[in-house]
Amino acid sequence: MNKAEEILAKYKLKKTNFRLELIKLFQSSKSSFTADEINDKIKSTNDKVTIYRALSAFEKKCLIHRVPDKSNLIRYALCQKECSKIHHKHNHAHFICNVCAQTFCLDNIKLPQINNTSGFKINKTKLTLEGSCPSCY
Amino acid sequence: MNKAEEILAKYKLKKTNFRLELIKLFQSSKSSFTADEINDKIKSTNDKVTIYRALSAFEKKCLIHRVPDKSNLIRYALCQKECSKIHHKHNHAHFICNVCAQTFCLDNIKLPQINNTSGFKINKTKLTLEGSCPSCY
DNA sequence: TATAAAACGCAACTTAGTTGCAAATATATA
DNA sequence: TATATATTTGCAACTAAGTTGCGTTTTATA
Repeated sequence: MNKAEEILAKYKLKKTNFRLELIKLFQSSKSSFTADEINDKIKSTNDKVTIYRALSAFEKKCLIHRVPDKSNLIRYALCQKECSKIHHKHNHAHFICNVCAQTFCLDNIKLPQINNTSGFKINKTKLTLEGSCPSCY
Repeated sequence: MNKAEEILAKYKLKKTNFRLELIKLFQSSKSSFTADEINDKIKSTNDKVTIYRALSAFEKKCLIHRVPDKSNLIRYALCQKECSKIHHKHNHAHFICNVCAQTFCLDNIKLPQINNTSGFKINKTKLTLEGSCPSCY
């Protein structure tokens, strides 16, 4: 059932109002959030440092992952269940909407398989699509 | 032959020592540069504003294009000739070296063709590979 | 050589994100 | 339930990248 409280307990993160709200915020949305957007939506803290540190903690536990952002901001989305406590495992593409500047995970689009080329050793592949999202179509 | 002076003339940019050096720097390298890296390599200016403004001007003329950066800095590489004065036309992938933090254009890797999916209208596709570059292999 | 437009250089500013530290709070243990 | 310990918070101060305004200098053009 993955309630916010269970998640915090599972990852040995202390239960605070702000972190509960933060998890619920991520769970409520199919898109993603910057620190600033979180600050606008969550009222249980007004300190950006608290937000940045919670995001770092969640990222370290593989609860959220960084996604690309139109303006090069740090932006996070919820991880899928296949992400373990230890390793992020993502093989999906991301979509940046050039109208609303939101970023979405496209779980159904598989990444292309690129072979190591001309002396470049490839460890990771990132595919980012841009255009307009369903709301802005 | 595309000498630096001819390029500036062609794009109606005035010939200054700094801009000549800047074009030559880009031409000399297969990788890419941030404002800070340019500041380290070019001695004809010490003012970062000059650097940022030259980069913006070059980008506007489709002389250089932004490439992804490991640390989300603004980073530029030289355009290919198919970029017109008006439109950037890039269909190549980029490679970020996780050792030296450089970004390279991989002109020989074609982008995958992704169809519009579930309400997302795709206008642009970006493929970024990560790993180690030939020098850091 | 005069003129207009472009580029430069300086200072000041903005914005995102980070660090240090002391106080507060949550959880585990006695 | 009381207490100890580790985590989280909040404040202040800072850093680093990039931007804006403006007056001066330089370049290209006529």
